[in-house]
Amino acid sequence: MVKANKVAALPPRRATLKEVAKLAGVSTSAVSRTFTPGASVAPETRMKVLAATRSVGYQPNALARSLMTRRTELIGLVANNFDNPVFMEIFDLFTRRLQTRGRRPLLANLSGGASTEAALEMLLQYSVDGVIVASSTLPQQFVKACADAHLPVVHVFGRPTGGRAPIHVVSPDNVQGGRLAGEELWKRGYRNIAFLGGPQTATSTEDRLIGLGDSLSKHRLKPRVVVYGHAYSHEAGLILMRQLLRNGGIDAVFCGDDNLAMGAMDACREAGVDVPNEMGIIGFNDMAIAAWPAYHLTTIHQPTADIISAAVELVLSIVEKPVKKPMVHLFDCRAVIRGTLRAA
Amino acid sequence: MVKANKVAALPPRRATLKEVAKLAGVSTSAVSRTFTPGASVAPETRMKVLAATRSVGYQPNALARSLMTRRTELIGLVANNFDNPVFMEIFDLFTRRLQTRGRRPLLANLSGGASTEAALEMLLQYSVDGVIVASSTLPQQFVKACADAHLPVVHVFGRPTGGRAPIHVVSPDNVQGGRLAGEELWKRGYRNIAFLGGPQTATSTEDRLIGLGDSLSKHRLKPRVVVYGHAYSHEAGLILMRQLLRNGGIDAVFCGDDNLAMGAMDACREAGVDVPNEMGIIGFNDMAIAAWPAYHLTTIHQPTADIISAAVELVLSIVEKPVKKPMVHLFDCRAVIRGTLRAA
DNA sequence: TGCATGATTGCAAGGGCTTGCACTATGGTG
DNA sequence: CACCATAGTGCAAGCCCTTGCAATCATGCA
Repeated sequence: MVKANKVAALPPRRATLKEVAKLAGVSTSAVSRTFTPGASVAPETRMKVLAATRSVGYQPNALARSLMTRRTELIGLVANNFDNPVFMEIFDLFTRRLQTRGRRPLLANLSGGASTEAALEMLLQYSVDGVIVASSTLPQQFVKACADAHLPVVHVFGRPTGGRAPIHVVSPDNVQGGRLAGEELWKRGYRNIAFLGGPQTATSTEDRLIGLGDSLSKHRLKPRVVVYGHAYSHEAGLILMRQLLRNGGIDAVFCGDDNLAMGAMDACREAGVDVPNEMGIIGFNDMAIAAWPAYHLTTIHQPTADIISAAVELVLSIVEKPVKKPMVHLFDCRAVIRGTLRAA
Repeated sequence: MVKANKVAALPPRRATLKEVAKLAGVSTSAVSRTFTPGASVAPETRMKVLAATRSVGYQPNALARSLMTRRTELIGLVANNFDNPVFMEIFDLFTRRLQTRGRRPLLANLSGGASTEAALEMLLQYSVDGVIVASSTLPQQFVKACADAHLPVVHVFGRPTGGRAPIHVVSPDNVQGGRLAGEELWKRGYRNIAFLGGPQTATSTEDRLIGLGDSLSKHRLKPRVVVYGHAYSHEAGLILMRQLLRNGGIDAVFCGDDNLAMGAMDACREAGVDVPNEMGIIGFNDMAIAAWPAYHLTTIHQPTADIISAAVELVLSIVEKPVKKPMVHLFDCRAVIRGTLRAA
C-alpha cells in the first residue's frame, strides 16, 4: 500500500519559494523580497528567510522570475569564427565581463553554415536581454534581423553602416589600422606591396585594404596585387603567398590577419625567401602566437580588451534604455614592431 | 488625455500564445499543442494556428514552457582554459553538437579565479538540464558539487575517480597516450628523457607522466627529470626548457601539451640546440598549430571530435534517465609523427 | 496623548505556458 | 440503427515567481 519511498536523502526536486516561506513562517512575498535588492524587509524576517533558505538549499528560479521582471540577464553571444585562435581571447574577455556584470552568455555558433534563422529564433525563444554579434565575416543582415526583432544588438568587429540601419558597432578602426600598416611599409622602403586579405566579403578585410590604399596613395603608390583567402587561416596565407611568390614582382605583403601572415611566412621559409630583407610581412590582430619566436611577427595591434568592455557596456546600456541613433565606437590600432619588417 | 501613443509600427512586446489563440479563434491548448510534437491537433486547426503565428510573428517562450515541462534544454558548459587554442576547437565542437541536438550552451568561465560557487549557483538558478565540465585543471570538487546538487554532469578531459564519487568521465586515455610517447622516444634511441608537464595539479599531466613512466620502466628506464609549468602555455614551455637545457643531461623531452612543446622548441632554437638530433621533442594534443611548418611537431593526437560527441550524448542520456554507476569513456590516442623526433 | 509618517507585511492577481480531464464529434462495426 | 473507440477540443489548474495594493505596525513629533 505504500506509494513510494519518500525517504530519499536529498530532495530530488529543488526547493521552491513557497516551501521556504512556509518553513520560515512568512509569506511568499517576504521571501521574494529578501532576494530582491532594495526591497523592504525587516532584518528579523530576512534572517528567518535566510535560515530556511540554507536549510533546504533553496535557489531562486531565475527563469520563473524572468516571467515577471521581463529580464532574463541572458546575453546572446553569436560568433562564427571558432577556427581563429584570436577568438579564444575574445570569448574569454566576453564571458568574464558578462559574468562580472551579472549576466550569462548564451552561445550561438554560426560556423559551418549553421542557420541564422534558427539562431535568431533561439535568441527570441530564450528571451535574451541583448545580443552581441562578434564577427566581421557574418552577413550584416543577421545583425539587422536581430534589430528588427527588437533585440538590443551590438555588432563587434563589424563596420559602421552608413546610417541606413540603426546598428550599434564596436570595432577596431580597420581603415586606420590599414593606414598604419601602409605607413610602416613605406617608411621601411618597401614599394611593391601586395595585400593578402581574408574573405572578400569580410568588411574587416575590405576596410584594411582601404586603409592601405589610403596611405599608399599619399605616396602616389597603389597595392601591386590584391588576393583574398577563403578564411582568416594559416592555410589560406600559405597558399596565397606561394602564388604571390610564383608571380613575383613584390617586396612586401600586408596580411589582413595574423594567421594569414604566419602562413605567408611559412611559404617564404619553404621557398627560401628571406623575411624581412627580400620580403616584408606585416599582419593584423597581434594574436598571442604572433609574438612567439618562431614568427616574431610585426603586426597591427587592436585593443581587444577595450573593445570587448565597450561592447558589453554598450549592450547593457541599450538594454536599459533603447537608443535610436546608432552608436559607433571605433578603437585606434597601433603597430607592434617585431622582426618581419626591415629597419627604417 | 491620451495615455500613450499605441501607434508604434511593430509590436514592442512580443506576441503571446493567448493572442495567437484569440486570433486563430481556438483555445490556448490548441496553440500549445500545435507546437508540441506528437500532440493531437486537427490539420485544419494547425493551419489556422500557424497562420496566426506567422501574422504576429509569434515565438513560443521557452522559459515559460520550461516551468511546466521541467526541461530548459539548456546545458551548462564550464571551462577554465581560455588561453589554450585547443579549446577553440573544443568549443566549436561542443556548441555545434549541442545545437544540432536542439540544446543551448550556457557558458561559465572559470578562468582567473572566478568563483566556482557562483558558477554552480548560476547553473542551478537557470535550471540547466545538465552540465559539461571541460577541463583537466579544475578541482574535482566542482564536478562533485554539481553532482551533489543533482545536476547531471559529465567531466570531459577529467580522470575517472576510483569509484569514490559517481562522476561520469569522457576523456582521452592520458596514461595510454603517455605510454605511446615513451615508446616513440625509446624506439628512436632517446634514453635520457625529461617530462615537462603542465600544472602539477592537473590530472592530465599526472596521467601522462604515469604513462611515460610505465613505458620507460619496461626498458628499465625512468624519466631523468620532471618539471611542471604553471599552465599549459608556450611561456611555461619556454622557461622550463631553458632551465632543462642549462642543467643538461637529457636528449629528449615529452611535453604534456603542444603549447609547452612549442615553447620548448623555441627554447632550443634560441640556444642553438638541434631538434631532433640533439634534442627530441614530443607533445600532446595535436592542435592545429602543431602542424604548421614552423614547428612541425611530433605529438600525441587525441580524437577530440569523438570525445566531444560522446560527452554530449552521455550528458543528454543521463538527463533522460539518471544512472547511478559512473560511466567512463576513455579514448585511445595515437602518435602523429612529424619532424621533432629523429628516425627510428 | 493623538496623529501623521514611513516601514513591513500578506493577499491575490498575474506572467506565458502545459496538461489532465471531461466532453464532443466522427467514423466504423455488428 | 445503436454502440464504441478514437481523435480533437477547451476548461481550468498549476509551474515558480513578482508586485500593486491595502492593511498593519511602530515611531516621531507636537
